Amino acid sequence: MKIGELAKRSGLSAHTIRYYERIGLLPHADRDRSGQRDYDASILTWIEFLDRLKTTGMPIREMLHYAALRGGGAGTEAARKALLEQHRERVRAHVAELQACLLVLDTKIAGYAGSKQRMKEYDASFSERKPARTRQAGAR
Amino acid sequence: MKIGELAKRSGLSAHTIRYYERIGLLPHADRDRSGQRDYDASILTWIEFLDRLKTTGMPIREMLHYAALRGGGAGTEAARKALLEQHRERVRAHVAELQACLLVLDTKIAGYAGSKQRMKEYDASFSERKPARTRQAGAR
DNA sequence: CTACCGGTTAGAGCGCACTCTAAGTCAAGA
DNA sequence: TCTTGACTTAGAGTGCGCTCTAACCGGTAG
Repeated sequence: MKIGELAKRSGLSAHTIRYYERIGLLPHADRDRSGQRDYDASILTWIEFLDRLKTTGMPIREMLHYAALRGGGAGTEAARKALLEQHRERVRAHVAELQACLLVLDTKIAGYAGSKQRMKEYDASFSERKPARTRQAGAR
Repeated sequence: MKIGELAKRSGLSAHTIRYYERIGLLPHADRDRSGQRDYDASILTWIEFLDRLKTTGMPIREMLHYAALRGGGAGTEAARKALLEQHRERVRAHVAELQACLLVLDTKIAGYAGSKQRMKEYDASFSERKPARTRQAGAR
């Protein structure tokens, strides 16, 4: 498979594939007799995994570290596992943070949705019902 | 409140606060008679909200758009709501993506845990010999 | 008065992750 | 043979979001 084909299949640009090879994120590709890169389909699995790491916010530096360990053979498996576990915790924390932000967004959006009605219904229902806590202040 | 104090309270640097003001993300601050910025505590609410947008991956361009709408008064509420709803969907999609990646990470990590186990078993089968590392050379 | 601290500005610089350019090589089809 | 198009390289450029520098100003403690 030549680089254009790999680009199509992987979703990376040929430029990016060469860049990744240059920095060590992808192994040096084999060349055909005219000097062009010739890829085995198995590279796609690795690129896919890199994509996952990228999606989850791992910086390239750290992917490089992982790639280096991977190139270092079976003796590096504990370190690779530790690296991924650390990353997993960061991702989990980030997901939790995003979910907290989603709640805030929901509240904010609900505030906008209610802003038309609020003058009439919300204030009215508020005074009819029990005088609850004074929440829902903002929503500019 | 002067800029240093606001920096401490908001978690932004004074440089960043000035930068945000320059690009329009923060309103032009009032000045005291010696020309220094003097903030009202209410700015913290806005900065906090900006932080949520940033955390959830909204680019500054879009925050600027929201800030501009906000400055445009009550007539812009529908647009602000639409913007936040669109953003919320993107964040939800991103969370889903991250969770899918977490599953992949879990699998990968479990794989390493399993290989460690296999190695233990393998070593055990050669327990008569000294557990020497029989790795091959090369690959770096 | 002097030192020092924290503020002011315009604008330069940085780190990241690409993204593209220029100039050239190579193989196949009209 | 000529043209087309995909490939090659080193290296320059881009967009984002800060981050810092240089040179200066003003208020306060010793």
